Amino acid sequence: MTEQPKIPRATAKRLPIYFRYLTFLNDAGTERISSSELSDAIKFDAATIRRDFSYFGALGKRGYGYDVKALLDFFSKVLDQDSLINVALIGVGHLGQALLNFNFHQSSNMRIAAAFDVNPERIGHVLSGVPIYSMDDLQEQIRVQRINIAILTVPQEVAQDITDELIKAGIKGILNFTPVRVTVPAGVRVQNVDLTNELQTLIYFIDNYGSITTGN
Amino acid sequence: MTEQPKIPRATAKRLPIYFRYLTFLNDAGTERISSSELSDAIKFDAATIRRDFSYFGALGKRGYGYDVKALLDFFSKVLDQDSLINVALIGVGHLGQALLNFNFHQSSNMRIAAAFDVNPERIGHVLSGVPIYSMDDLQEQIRVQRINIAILTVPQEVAQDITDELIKAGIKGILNFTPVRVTVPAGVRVQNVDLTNELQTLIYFIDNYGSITTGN
DNA sequence: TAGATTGTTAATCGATTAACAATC
DNA sequence: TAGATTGTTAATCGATTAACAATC
Repeated sequence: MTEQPKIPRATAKRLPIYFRYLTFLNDAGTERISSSELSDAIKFDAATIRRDFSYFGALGKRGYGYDVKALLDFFSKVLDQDSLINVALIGVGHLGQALLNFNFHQSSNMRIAAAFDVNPERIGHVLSGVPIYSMDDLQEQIRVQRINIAILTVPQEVAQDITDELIKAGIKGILNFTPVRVTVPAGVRVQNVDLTNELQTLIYFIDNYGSITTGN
Repeated sequence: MTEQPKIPRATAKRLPIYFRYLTFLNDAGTERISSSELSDAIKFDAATIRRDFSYFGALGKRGYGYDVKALLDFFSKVLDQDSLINVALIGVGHLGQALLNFNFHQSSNMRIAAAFDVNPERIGHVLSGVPIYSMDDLQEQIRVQRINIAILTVPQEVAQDITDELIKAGIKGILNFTPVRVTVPAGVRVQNVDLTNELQTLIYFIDNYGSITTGN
């Protein structure tokens, strides 16, 4: 629902990182920054950074660099930081509870507005300021609260079934912490966060490559 | 420390996913599988899967597919599943505790063998079977237990300092849950898991692209 | 042999980066 | 003007995928 025609995926993935570091710089009172200084801090090639920015137009000044405040304001708009995005958490186990506590809202425009679980002992309580509903209320709450993003931290056995329910409720994006590669219709986006996988890949790289800094 | 000359990074990242699904198939008693069936389950293109496998040699039979057990055994060796890998957890906050509870060991050859924290109330206790040490014991424990992978779940303010300590202790791989892009010397690999970032990217894609399944 | 599916070639696509003219 | 750094061109690199001959 924002501007610009087509930003490459790789660039889009870096936007939140630019945004966060610019916020940090601005808070610290830094007024200007060059692509090479940015490169040192966030570890992307300076040319990649300039190329990324240039997809949005000419944001810098030659011979000077970028104005931190102006750039921050710009990316703030690109990432729609003015509106608050409500997110649902599905499954309040250990990981779910840690995420409830995570406070996304402090460093972004997102917050977990509702959590769902099947355990009667949890339902009805409020954890880290978030009400925990029964899975039976999923459809209704998601519609009422106009949520279209869900974080999935349920046992893998029920991952696909619950995903189907989420789709039915109108969810458009799922941050999937289960190891199951869930099936979703076109128009729904799944982002997998597979912790076992990350660790295993890390180990494989260390054992088989010289390995340098990288990652995400 | 294993075989094969140079597997592309993209392929290496998929290996744990192949391994896990083959384990699942084998447990279910499935004896053979084709690349297109695999493709349906784990959502990688069938040609990509065949290409990935072929880096390791001719593992399949034309006109038949792949023998599940043989393939599983093979990848088990590639991923060195026979040896147990000890991992350290640095920072036993909410997220750290959730990871302690995560039980990587159940679905892989990894386990958290030691946790570290600065909070005196936590030090000396055992959580989910893992002893919690003082940060003062970091160097010693990591050496004694021959750990070379660390999971970093500390406040971002101390992320770089603690990373430096980890390097000094001989850590070669860091799974970094902090938003800080830590600096490490060549030969050390960092894998960033940035939850705020993942969510923000997901939202950006949903708002700006039609969005299809993807992720990781 | 007929049918199926691999392994691989070749084309395509997307992302990164060196290099430098443009210009503040 | 002299110095610095952008924005962009062009080359390179890496990953994906269609297509099909090889072969079980």
